[in-house]
Order: sequence, then C-alpha cells, then structure tokens
Amino acid sequence: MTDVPARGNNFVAKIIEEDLASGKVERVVTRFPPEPNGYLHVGHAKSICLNFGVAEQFGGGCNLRFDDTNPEKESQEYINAIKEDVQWLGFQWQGDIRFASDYFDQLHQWAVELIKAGKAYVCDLSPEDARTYRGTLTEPGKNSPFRDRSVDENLELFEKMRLGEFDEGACVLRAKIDMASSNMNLRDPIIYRIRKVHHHQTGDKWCIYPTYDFTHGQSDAIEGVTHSVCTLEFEDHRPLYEWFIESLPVPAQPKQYEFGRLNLDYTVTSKRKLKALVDDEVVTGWNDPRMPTISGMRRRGFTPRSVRNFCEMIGVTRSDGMVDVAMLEHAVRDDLNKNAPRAMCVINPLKVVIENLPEDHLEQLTAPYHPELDLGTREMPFTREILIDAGDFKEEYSKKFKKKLTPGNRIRLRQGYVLEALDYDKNDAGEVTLVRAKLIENTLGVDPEDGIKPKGVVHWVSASHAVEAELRLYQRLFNNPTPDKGDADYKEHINPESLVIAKGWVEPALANVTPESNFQFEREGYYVADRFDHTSEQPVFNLTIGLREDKALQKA
RNA sequence: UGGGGUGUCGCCAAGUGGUAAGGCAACGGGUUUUGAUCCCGUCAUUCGCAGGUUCGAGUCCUGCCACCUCAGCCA
Repeated sequence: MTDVPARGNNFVAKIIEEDLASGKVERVVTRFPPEPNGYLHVGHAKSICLNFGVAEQFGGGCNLRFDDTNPEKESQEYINAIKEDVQWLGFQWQGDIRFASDYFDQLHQWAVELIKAGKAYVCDLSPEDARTYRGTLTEPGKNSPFRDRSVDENLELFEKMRLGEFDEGACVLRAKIDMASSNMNLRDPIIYRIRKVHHHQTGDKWCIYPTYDFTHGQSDAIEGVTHSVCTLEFEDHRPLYEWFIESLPVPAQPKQYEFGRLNLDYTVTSKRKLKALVDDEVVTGWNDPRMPTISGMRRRGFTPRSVRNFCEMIGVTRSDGMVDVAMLEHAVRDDLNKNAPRAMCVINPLKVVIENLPEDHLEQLTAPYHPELDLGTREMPFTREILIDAGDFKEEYSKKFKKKLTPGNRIRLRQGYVLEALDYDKNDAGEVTLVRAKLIENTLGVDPEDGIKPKGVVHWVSASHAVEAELRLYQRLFNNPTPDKGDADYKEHINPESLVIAKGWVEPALANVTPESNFQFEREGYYVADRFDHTSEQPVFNLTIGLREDKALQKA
C-alpha cells in the first residue's frame, strides 16, 4: 500500500531515533569529515547520504568539516572538488564549512592541559624505536624511557616543539595510557608530531600538527556533533576517542558509531589507487567518466538522484560485503528511464533510400521527448534518404531477425512511417551499402490500411539533416570483480576497451542541448552531453549505461 | 597464538522468542511505435556449524568454524 520506500531505516537512524525519544539528545548533529587529499568516490557518497540523510530525516544538521591535520597531502583543489560534489548530490551543510584546523589553538591548549594532568609526555624515541617499544599484536609494548618526564619538562619540551626548535621526527607528544593494552591504539598514541610544512588553511602558523585521533573527537565536541559516524576500521579507535572526551573539558559528549564501508565489485575504492590511476594517466583525471569518483559518475551521466537511490538501496549495516555493480547500474537505468528525454542517434549507419518519396521531400515529424512524462516535443526532419542502424537490416528474414528490416518485411520508423524494403546494394566485401525501400502511405500513428502490421520498430535520422557527434563509449574500467584485492597488480585488470571513441549521427535537435543533459538514445542506451567538451559545433556524448538487453535474444 | 568485529537466497538486506519482508541478479509468461519500460509468475522447510534452553529459536545459552580489522610521527 505504501509507495514510500522504507527510508533511512538503518541502525544509525534507529540509534538517533531512540536518543531523540529518550531525550538524550534534543537535536541531532552529524558531520561529514573528508580529508582533502583526493576526490570523493562512491563510497563517500554512501557516507554523505547517511550523515546528511539522517540529519535531514530527524530535523537536525550535518556539518562539512575538512579533516586537515596532515597538510602535505592536502590541497585547495581537493577542498573545492569536495564541496562541489556534496552540493551536486543535493546536500547542504549546516552553517559555514569547518576545518579541523580551525581548532588548532584549542587543541594545542588541551594538549597542554593533558600534560599538566600528567596524561601526556614528550617522547624522543625514533620512529624505529617507537615501533619496537610498541610491541606486537600478541605481545605487550614497553614503556618509553621518556614516559616519566616531569610535567615541567614536558611543558617546556612541547613548547620547544611548537617553536620549531626540533627537527621533524625528533620527538612527538604522546598520550600516557597503557603500553600493555591489547588495543594498539591505547599504547600511548601520538597526539602531536612535528611537520615543518605550510598548511593550506593556517599557513606557517604551526610546525606541529595534531593527529587524527587527537583531533576528531574534540572537533566533534566543539561543533556539538551528537553522532559521529565513521567506517568500521575506526572501531578500535573508539576507546581512544572516548578517552580524550573523558579526559578533556570538552563542551559536549559526542558518540562514535561505525558502519561498513562500501565495496563495489569491478571497482577500486581506495583513494591511493584512484590517485595512481590519475597520476599514471590510465584515466584522464579524477573526473574521468570511468572513475567511481562522484565527479566521474557525474561526467558519466549519473544523476544525483540515481546515486542517492543506490545508497538507499544498499543499506547501512555493520557487516562488510561486496555490492554487485549491477545494483548501481540498475539505479541509473531506473532513474534515467523514468526521467530522461528520448532522442535518436544512429551509430552504425546504413543509408536507406525511400523511393516513393521525391528528392526534395522534407517533412517535420513531431515527436514527444518522453513516452509518459510531458517533456515537450521536438521536430524530426524526415527526408527521402535516411540512416538506420546497419544491424537493423538483414538480407534474409529469420525468426531471430523478425523485427529487422528485410526485403518484404515491414518495420516502423520510430515516431514515423512504416517502411518496406525492396532491395539493396552490396560492395565487394559483401557488405550491404544501401537499401531501397518504399514508404507505406498513411501510417503515421496508425497501422497500414492493408492490415499487414510492421514487425519491428527502428530508430533513424535524416541523412541530410543528421549532425555528426563524437560518442565516447564507456565500459567498466576493470575486467576483474575484485581489482582492489591484493596490492600491486590491480592495474593488470584494466579493461582495454573501457573507452571506445565512435561516431554517431544525431537528430538535429540534439546539437543544441546543454552540457550534462541526459538522454536515452532509443534502442541504443543512455547518453549525456559531456560536461566539458560538448558544444553545438562539436557535439560530444558519453555513454552512461546501455539499455538492458533481452537475454534470450543474446543466446539465440 | 592477542584485541575488536561480522556471518539470513548468487549479491545487498529486513527480522530483537511465535513459525523467513524487500531490492538486485536469474528464469518463465503477457503487453508494447524503444527486442527498453511496464505487468504477472518462479526463486531460503531455512538463517556459518554443532549442541542446549523453550510448547516454540534466525532471534536466548555453550562450544566450534570462516571471514574482516588493528603493530603510520596517514585518515
């Protein structure tokens, strides 16, 4: 009875619902905390939909906060791209954009307080020695020889760190927790390290930077985040997150919850590997239509709604699985089928001469852009010579080709008349080069008067009026279901045919569409006018996804 | 061999002691001026495995097994 899908019905939403009901929180606040060290991908889309979605669902807000504690890997380019991607998906953050770096002063002050409370110390162990002292998964660590420095000495040393008196790596500030903990994160984790680099937000103000662990929870507290939702690999960090919140005079008590990150088959979703694809020029950039980045999907022709529907479809749980990429493809097809205007484009042209039409015949056929939605109409010039897809003509009739144009077999020109093939020409290679046909009169919108109905429907364009367009035919980037598995060899699975450039003859109405207009080229697939390269002089369309094909037909 | 997690149809996922939703995929059939869409139907006697508690267990208990994750001065 209900046509409203169960929305946001996941465990995070349930927790929030309960917290709201019990009065534990009065208004939900979440945050999406990307590090600006790469472009956002489909996995981030899941997180964005969750964090913004749940805030929206319960009348709260979601902050966009850049987790910018590691300046050397970060850049303004990424910040800009991330903002654009979030907005493109249709979400708006609460208030201004936040940066963890906005809180560096406060964080520094809290670090000092930790030292004063005897809960943090400056450690001079080299990275190698620190690793040794840390122990292993099965053996406890050992206390650092610097663990018992006096508060005054630590204060002085930490201040010298801040003033740049030590080299990078010379020492760090660590929280004093428990070197024997079975949770590695609690073995005196580093909370400040020396990095003598320029920061994209704070310039050269700091040469010491707080670590993720020391930054994240406190930033949440400062912003009044109630539910800090992250992925499963941070689960082990939760005790540390809580340790800081309990040890420091923070203004709020945020709680961390974890969900399973998205894994998509035939897809790579690690920023490092995506960056390698860009750096090694396997693709043309972060927004290459083959990339699973949000900007890549956008350029490919995915709509924000299709991506959001996909995220809704896969759900949010604590189990980590591998989602079938067919689900993503379904989400796009479903949205585009319902909403994209239809148009015609012939990719493998075969000329058909309609012999019972005069040379100068020109008729404008009015065709609706969508079979159900009222998206208006366009004029399709109809002339004596037209182009159809070569695959739609067969020299001989057969059951498999019952819907094709064959001598003696009628088909209907989509949105036009019924045609009957008469004969055809072949070249030396045996290829059909031209078909002669006759038009059956009075068949616009109605069946032939002689009662012989056309068997199939074929898309077409006027040979003299069609506009040549560049078609970029995309397929999946990888031909292996788990290219992300293992470490070094994922590039061996690159699909050599992930991009094929082809030519298409589109109906004139398509030349003037704006970049990013989605279409279904009837009987061909869903295409989008390229966001950057499409112009009316040089139309460029990207294949978003093909139409679903009849499986039985493929087998035949 | 330590800690933390997760195991329900090929994939995702509801289910919270009362007798296994839904989506994707697949497979049949119907409609169709897109071999698309749409429609209709089929698809888990069984919930990682083995015991136990109970009138009754996917749900509770015990013990196994499998997989993921943690030893960055990354996030």
